[in-house]
Amino acid sequence: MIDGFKRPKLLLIDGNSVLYRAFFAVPLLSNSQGAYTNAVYGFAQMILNVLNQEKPTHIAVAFDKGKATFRHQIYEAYKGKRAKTPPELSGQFEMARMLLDQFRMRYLEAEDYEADDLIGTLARVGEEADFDVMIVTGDKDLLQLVSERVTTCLTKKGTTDLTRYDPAGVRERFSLDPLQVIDLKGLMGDASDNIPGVPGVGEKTAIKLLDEYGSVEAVLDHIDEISGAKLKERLREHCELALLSKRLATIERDVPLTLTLDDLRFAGFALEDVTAAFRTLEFKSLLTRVRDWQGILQETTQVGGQHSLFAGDDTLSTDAHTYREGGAPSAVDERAKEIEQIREDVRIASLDELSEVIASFEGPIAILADGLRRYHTDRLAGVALATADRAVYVKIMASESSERSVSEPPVDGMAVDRTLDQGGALPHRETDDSSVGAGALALQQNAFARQLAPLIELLCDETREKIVFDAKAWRVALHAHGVEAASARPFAHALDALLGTYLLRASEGAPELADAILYAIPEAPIPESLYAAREQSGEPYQIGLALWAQWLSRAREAMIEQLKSKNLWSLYEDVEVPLSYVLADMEIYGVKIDASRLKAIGAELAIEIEQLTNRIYELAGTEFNINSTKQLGEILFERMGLPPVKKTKTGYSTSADVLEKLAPQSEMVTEILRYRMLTKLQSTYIEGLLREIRWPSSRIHTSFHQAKTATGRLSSEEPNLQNIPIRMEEGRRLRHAFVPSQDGWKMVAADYSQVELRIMAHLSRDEALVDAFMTGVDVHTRTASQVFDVPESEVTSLMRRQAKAVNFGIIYGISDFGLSQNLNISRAQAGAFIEQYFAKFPGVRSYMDQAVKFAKEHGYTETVLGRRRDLPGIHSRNFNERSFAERTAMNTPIQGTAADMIKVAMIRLAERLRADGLEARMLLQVHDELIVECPAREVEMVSLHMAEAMEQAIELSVPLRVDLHVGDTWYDAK
DNA sequence: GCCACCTGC
DNA sequence: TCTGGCAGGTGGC
Repeated sequence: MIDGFKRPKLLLIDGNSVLYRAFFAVPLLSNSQGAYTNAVYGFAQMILNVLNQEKPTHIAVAFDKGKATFRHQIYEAYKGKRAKTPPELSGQFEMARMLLDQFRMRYLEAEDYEADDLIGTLARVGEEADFDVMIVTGDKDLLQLVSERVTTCLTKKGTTDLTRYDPAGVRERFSLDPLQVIDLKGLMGDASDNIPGVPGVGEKTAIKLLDEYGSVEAVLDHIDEISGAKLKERLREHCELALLSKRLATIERDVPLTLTLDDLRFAGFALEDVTAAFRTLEFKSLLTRVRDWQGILQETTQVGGQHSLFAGDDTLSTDAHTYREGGAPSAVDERAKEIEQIREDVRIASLDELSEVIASFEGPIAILADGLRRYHTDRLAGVALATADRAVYVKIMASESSERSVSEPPVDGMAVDRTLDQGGALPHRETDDSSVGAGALALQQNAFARQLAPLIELLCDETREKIVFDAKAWRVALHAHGVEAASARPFAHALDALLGTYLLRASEGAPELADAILYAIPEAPIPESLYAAREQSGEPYQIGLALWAQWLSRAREAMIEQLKSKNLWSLYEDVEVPLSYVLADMEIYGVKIDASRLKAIGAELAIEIEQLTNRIYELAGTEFNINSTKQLGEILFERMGLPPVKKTKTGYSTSADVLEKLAPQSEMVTEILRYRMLTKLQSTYIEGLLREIRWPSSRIHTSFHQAKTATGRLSSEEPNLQNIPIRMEEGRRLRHAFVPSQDGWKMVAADYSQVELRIMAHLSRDEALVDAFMTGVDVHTRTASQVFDVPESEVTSLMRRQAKAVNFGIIYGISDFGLSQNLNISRAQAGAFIEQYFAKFPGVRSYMDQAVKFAKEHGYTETVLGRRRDLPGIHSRNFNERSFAERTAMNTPIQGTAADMIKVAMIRLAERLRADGLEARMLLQVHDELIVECPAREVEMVSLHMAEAMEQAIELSVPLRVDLHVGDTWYDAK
């Protein structure tokens, strides 16, 4: 890769051909249900191999439609002699499609065309868009498509061995140019397809003729020159047949398509989807193989938590089922009845009607997605659309959608793939329903992108007032469905009720849809009918969702008013909404993981864990479950008689701080501490992260929650990439597995230095603290010097460590008890430290007092950017509750302002990276740190941007400092 | 589904 | 009175 640009690779699989080959190559297997699976097995094997070796970025699998094609119109006997599909095979086509669904690969077939023609067309389109194209088939005909950019791989014997043909390969094997393969067939025919050819002309004669003249037409033009009277005669007599045969053998490369290359984007599959499919098919060896790839060390056992494509419905129906089993409480029946009554008010429409449904609405419209609980992978099941007076649910997963061809004109708001901008647009033709079959393409899977076009257009239409709930989920999910919005900021003009409600009530955690509605319209009848609908599956749920959308549409004005009246509008519009775009991009892009590195560390850990386990059993004199705190407590405090330092509600505490106190007395306790550390790494980080890697991209895509924490921070889940170990070297090593996604790229990490203390200095205006930051001394050393009343040069490392704990304690609203626990010193000693601190930093004490006073007066606390957190407990008569609220009043402005600051920095950084046309991509945010990957040549520029965006994010009365680190892995960026 | 525990900032 | 803020994931029960 000279220029660092990786050309996208389009993989085209000839589904019918490969399944046929596999059927005859693999012994006839059947699963325990008696269904034959051998062809699907071979097919799956081939897919795994090709993914592994080729790493395609785009994939399509083409199938024959099994009916008459245009070839039958020109030659009735076409494929006339072909044997019927064996019954043992025919059932496997559907299985193969199901498997492709799980792989999240697009497959397609067309009314009037064979799989060959679809492949021919897509290969041309791919080639024109400067893709590398690879075709997998068992059919030599497809060799005619081979070119500089297109290779054709023929299955050998089995299905796993592929012979790859480039132009030179074709010439070597057949002494022909790829395109002459057609002429070859024109002359010699093809018995299997019942293509006649010229009687008496076989491969050798045909090749000789083509060698000399080049094509069928040229041969016929020069019949007179041909030696051999018999051959001459035959060619004369059958020249029509030769031309017809050539035509039959010619792959059509202009099939009208309604999809774009972008629709074929392959982003990898979810391990659990594919393993579930393999489990159903009982492909045990493939199960092991696909797990090995991902480095899964142990079998995933969470069957109950298994993820379904229809996650929403699935969960709901399971619940409903449990209800019925549990004796069907009559409340549920009554709610069902209630739903029945409101059913008339809601229309359920099919996807075909989407455009017309959208057109029928006027005024502010609410748009709700159904089925996006895990939006990286879930399929959009439907969408609810509503205005104040009307509600419609449009089904998207309806099975009938695949039966009909759909063709929509291109939509302005819809994006065209980057590659298509370069001239690779797919042929496009409007087709009305009466002419279905006249060449329109029926997309089996990614009808979505095209069919959703009216919805995307609506979402991107700046002239339409809208309200949605979690626009980021929409963006990530639409991307996964192969839809990109062309507008840089689609949804920007749509009110995002998730973010709006969060700003209004951050203290209560992530708002649900009902919270958003109820906060704006307290009298909305959510508790009865709408919650009831949610407990049902299928249609009742759809009706419920549509009614929620209706209420949400009515909530729009009120929510905007409330945001404005609380001065939250700017935070909403200038921070949270722009940030949601940045986060969506980060989530979609993901971070590359070196799975083998992770596995290698896991293997080392496994060995030591095994040794530790045995040693612990030996020291305990018995085997027990070390992971069970109950059993461990009994061993330590009863059997071995160690002093129980602390108790929990349920028994002895065995937490690390307790064990650390006991360690000097007992070798076993030391071993247990190490065991705990290593098993934590193994289960949470090695196994947990491996489970989350997507194949074959080898990336992890986390979800950042933007509307969850009480302070305004982000959180990260599935997996959490904000708590990857760093303190202990054993855990820190894991960061070696976080690598740049391209060769020659670097990881750049930038973290704020002492950001919370700087914010405290700003808020308190404490002279000594401000001075410490203005002069750039080490703040913990300065604190130690003050608290312990010694010159800075005489501060010992112990004093600095203790001062650091005091600093953190102050931020969190410390007590002498807490500090004493933390530093393992007496309470009196801790109390003296705190007193001394406040004596030396009096501004800090007065800030703390003022923060509590503000909270008591207003009932909430706020950050520099006006982010609010309600503190109802501030007036509580319960000491604990009140104290907690007071500590929160002191801490939240600090932690929350730090959150505001890095959010602004992220938005600015994203803008600058884009404005400068840099390839650098933001990968992660870890509260006070940003991690970016970029080509080595961009490191300097990116570092400057990061430092500047972060340091200038919010102007404080003390300077902000950012530390920058560059490395080949996250570990090295330290 | 809660608890205890451990990881991060 | 009973003890420092904010998170997410795992395993046991």
